[in-house]
Amino acid sequence: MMASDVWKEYESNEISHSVAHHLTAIHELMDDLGYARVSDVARALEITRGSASLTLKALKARGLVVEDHNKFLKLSEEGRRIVDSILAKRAVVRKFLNEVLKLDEHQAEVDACKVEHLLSAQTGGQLLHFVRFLLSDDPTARQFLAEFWSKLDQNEDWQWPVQDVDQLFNLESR
Amino acid sequence: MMASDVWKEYESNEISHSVAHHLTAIHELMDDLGYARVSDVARALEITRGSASLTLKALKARGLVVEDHNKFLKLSEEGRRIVDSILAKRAVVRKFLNEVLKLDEHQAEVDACKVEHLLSAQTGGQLLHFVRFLLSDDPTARQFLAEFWSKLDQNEDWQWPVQDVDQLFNLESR
DNA sequence: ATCAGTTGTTTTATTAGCAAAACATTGGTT
DNA sequence: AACCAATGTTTTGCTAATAAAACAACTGAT
Repeated sequence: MMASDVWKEYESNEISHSVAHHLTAIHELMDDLGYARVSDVARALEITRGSASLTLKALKARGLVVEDHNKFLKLSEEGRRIVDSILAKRAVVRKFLNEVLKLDEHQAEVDACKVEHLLSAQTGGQLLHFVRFLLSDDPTARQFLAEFWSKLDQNEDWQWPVQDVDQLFNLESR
Repeated sequence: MMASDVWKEYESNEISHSVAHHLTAIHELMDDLGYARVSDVARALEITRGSASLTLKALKARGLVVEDHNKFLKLSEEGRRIVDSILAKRAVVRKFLNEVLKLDEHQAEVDACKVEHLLSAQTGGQLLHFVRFLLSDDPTARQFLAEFWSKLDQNEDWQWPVQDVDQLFNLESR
């Protein structure tokens, strides 16, 4: 019947979208400004200082963020590991959507951002292999991409959403 | 600086994970049982009847679900369109993860489920084209996949998460 | 007819994530 | 010293999505 166990894993995800962006905000602020305080995170995410304060308090309690003697934030070891994996997934997905599937940069950015914290490490890793090979100078990969893109141009008029899911892969396009 | 406008689009998504699964549950129950009541949805999703009742009330108010004279639920036209697009995205992503990236079925199922309602229609459509061509009997596609998979076997020992995002592709940074 | 089981709703409570507003602290200017 | 701006926290309230429990209504078997 339904895979109830599967769909519930969504909520059981330890890293929410909000948490992912609080953490990456700290990471980028450290790069850009050299420091990250509650207010800087709030500004970066365009939320109130109050909201950021509460969320970051929870992240300190979870050990993902540590606070300086003078209210300066930084990522813990674990927090940094999480940010690394999130940014890697985001980069891979964005690259795939933009440079392979030829979606415009904004769309690729948005979809990658929505998805980055949800993908498993396995998926991230395999996708990285895939995209790397696909965009390498391997002649087979080049030829494959060239053919795919030329077919894409012919399909400019394709219809989505699709009516009949069962026939998604049964036939040729249109 | 930070793309605050981008990350906030996550919450602005009209279809939450919960809503997506309430709707698809109705769809699958209609297929499997021929009908769908509040209790059936609750059972399928393994939540209480009370929770399902409240969520489904909201979906009726939003016009995605309509109720029979005797409490039997079905999808509205718009509800069906949404379910179609969600199921299509889920199928495409699952197929890509499982049959191309060679992730095991459970992992593919879980990741597809997490992501299905978040992908844009463009991404869904382009990914469909891509996977279709990739898994077609086009010789270039066959050869490409064969080479990719053979490389995969050599790479059994790869490390993820990745330490240095900037060198994911040996090239530029973000 | 009664009693048990199923169904649907409502109420109360919880959690995550936000806003808004009040408040306290600090640092620099004058 | 007095003031002002920036910063951080707390409190209150909101929404979505859940659980739990109380309640009402219908169904069916005996």
